[in-house]
Amino acid sequence: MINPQPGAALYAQVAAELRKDIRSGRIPPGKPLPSEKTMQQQYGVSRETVRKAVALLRAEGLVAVRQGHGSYVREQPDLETLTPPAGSEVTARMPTAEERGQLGIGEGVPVFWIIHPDGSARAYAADQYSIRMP
Amino acid sequence: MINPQPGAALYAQVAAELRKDIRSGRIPPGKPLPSEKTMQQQYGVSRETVRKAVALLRAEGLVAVRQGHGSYVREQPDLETLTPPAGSEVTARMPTAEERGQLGIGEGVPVFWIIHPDGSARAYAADQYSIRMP
DNA sequence: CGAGATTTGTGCGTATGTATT
DNA sequence: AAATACATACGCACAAATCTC
Repeated sequence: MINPQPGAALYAQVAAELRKDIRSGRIPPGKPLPSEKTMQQQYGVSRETVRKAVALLRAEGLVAVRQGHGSYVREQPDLETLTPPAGSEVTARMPTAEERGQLGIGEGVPVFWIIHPDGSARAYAADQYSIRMP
Repeated sequence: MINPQPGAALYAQVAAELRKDIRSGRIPPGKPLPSEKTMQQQYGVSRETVRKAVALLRAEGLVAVRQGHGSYVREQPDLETLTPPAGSEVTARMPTAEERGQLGIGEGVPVFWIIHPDGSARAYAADQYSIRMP
């Protein structure tokens, strides 16, 4: 049960609890969080408050949700290494709606935006690639 | 007014309208979106639906919200250029809750995580820095 | 194959709090 | 002080996806 602390939103406190459970390994990667109904009872809050808490973790890329199934701690796959050509510029941002659809990018996952010296550019999902400096 | 399309959530359709207005320049960087109340009337939806639409744009880093003030199209500041030392590895991810507080990172803004050859690492807000390949 | 149970998604309503002007 | 605008929290109902029997 959550004892509401002044100055912090209820859902933020629930999110903090869940984050703690994830970081400590009590809920390891690939494993589900409790169901929304269970968390409601566990923390003594409404469903919307639970959902907002989970939404925070989703935006952080910490949790992935499948409708009708559950909310799972995201696993970190091995990253493929990129080394863009000299003179390239690399930025990072959240994907556009189109990029998320086309590249199948999950919530809370940014993209690398690699601009080549010739001006061409491409997006790479940051949960699949890393950049190596030559 | 939104004519609900089957297969797409109402709030996603509202978000698409706003995205279009932003990309077309009809609502330029630094300028506010209509207020929630106005959008409710404009699109004929509930306040929660409007808020969910705006939440999408916030998660995309497209819009920044100030309580009691309004929702503004985010401006893109000039980026400072980094060139990590040879052998460094650069990843990108959403900031942790702590990093967001410490570094003053806004919603929908990822961080570069630069791991130096000696193993030390630091986060850089991706709306303030870019990486240049040597 | 279907039926039902479980779980997350969407949409609306209401009330109150907090920040800014 | 008042008005405006966004934030939090609860409630309800139904939809959609998934799983089990």
